[in-house]
Amino acid sequence: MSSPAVTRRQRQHFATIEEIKAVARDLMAREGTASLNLRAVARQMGMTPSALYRYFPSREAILTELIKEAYDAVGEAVEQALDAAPRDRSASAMLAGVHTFRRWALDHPQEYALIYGTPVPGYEAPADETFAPAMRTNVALLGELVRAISEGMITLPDTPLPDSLRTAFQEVADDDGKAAMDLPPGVWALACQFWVVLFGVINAEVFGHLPHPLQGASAEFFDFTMRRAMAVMGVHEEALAAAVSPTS
Amino acid sequence: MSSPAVTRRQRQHFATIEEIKAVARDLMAREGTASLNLRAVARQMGMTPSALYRYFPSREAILTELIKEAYDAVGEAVEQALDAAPRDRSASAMLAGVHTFRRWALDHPQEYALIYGTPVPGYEAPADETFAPAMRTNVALLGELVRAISEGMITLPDTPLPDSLRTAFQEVADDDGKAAMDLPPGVWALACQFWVVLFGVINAEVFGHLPHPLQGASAEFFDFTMRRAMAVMGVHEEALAAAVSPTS
DNA sequence: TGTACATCAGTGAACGCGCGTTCACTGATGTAC
DNA sequence: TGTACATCAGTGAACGCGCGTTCACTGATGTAC
Repeated sequence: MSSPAVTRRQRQHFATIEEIKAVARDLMAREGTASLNLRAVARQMGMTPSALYRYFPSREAILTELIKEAYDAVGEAVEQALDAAPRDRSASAMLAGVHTFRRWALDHPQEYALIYGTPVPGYEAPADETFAPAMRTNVALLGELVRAISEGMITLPDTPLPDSLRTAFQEVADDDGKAAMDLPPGVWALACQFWVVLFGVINAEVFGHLPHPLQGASAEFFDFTMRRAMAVMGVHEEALAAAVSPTS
Repeated sequence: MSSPAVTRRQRQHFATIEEIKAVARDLMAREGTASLNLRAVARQMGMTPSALYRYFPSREAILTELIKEAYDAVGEAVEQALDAAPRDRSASAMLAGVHTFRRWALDHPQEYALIYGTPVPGYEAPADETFAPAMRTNVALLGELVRAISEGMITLPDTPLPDSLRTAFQEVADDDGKAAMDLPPGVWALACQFWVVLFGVINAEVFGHLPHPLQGASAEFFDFTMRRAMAVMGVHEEALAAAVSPTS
């Protein structure tokens, strides 16, 4: 057992795995489709298709890995944006987070489609594997929301939740005990609505469902819409006025 | 020329075309995929695949037709909902419209994916053919928005549009001269934001991106979210309070 | 009312293609003594 | 330091499958005189 924890062979093996995923991502981007073609990947790598089976048991396994990594990539980008942003009493950090989300989606439309678009036909991602990475972005943004609340930047709206919704959000809150952020249902309601708007603008833009003239000013439209969404959530005007929108 | 405008043969031909589309829709729904398999359609109809070419020149032609009809189906459903709703000084009609939109999406997830989801790989719908039907739902909802404004149910928010956005929306308004509804940029901004929220909630629900516990109360969440979105648009509280949500 | 012809619906076989996956194999890379 | 063996990477051929589309064809349905 004097051999190093990771042998040269293992390192090469690992490197090839990474290359396979990179090539797969690249092909998806170049072909403009969120599907995965094993033979094309092998071709691109100068390999026989069968050689891929040294590294993955099946096509599905590669897909699953790509999905996990896509979630992780957005998640990390958003986390970094939040970390780099000033954690002051403004909405700057939140804006930085969502703008980064948007940028990633526009820069990686196929990967975005893979995780947030129409489900890939004939394939269901194993929930136990993809759940955690899928939550990463949400957790990051939620964290900033919590900070904003605790800093007093937000006045929760007093419109009462309908009963059925309140219990549903209560359940969401309970489910989330594991994620260790103990939020009241009202906050969850806000978070979900904010999420839905975010999701809506980005989907509309990535999938081309915005009016054409808007596409020249889509960053501004996004910023404008997110600021309005925050205002609805009860973010104070000063916090919004003081917030700097990232220029990207 | 004493033959009737439409002969029996032509009627049968037309009926078969309709059957092909119906079977294609049915298969999409049953297979749970927004793609189209010619051989499967032929199989289902008890025909040879080649026979389909008597009715359509290619697979793409069928897809295009399905897309147009899907747009038309939602459009018509929304129009009817608006027509059936009371055109009073409440948001009832608008709520009826968007609830109908949601219902249609949930009832026809594959058709919804076909027109509003990730674009089908390797296929681009011919814009000149699909544009008009694609606008139908938007035009219907926009009409109700215009009515609401003219009835004084809405106070347009006074937050100024950033310059770049204003010119972009001005362009949208100009483009729209053909559609014969002459709206100021500010209204277009509202409409787009409303659309984006609508789009976001429905996408999230259809594609399964809402927290699980919410799925039991998703109609309420939808209603709640749309009402909030309307409030942001400046719809008066009385109009919202007086509005009856459809029970579906 | 009957016959000759044109039109159309649908068949069946085939083409060419590309896919994911398997399997027995050849060499190269590493390991043990 | 050298030899014998095990492990692994990658090959090449093949399997079975299904797809969209073509083409020459057979019958049935309609039309003209």
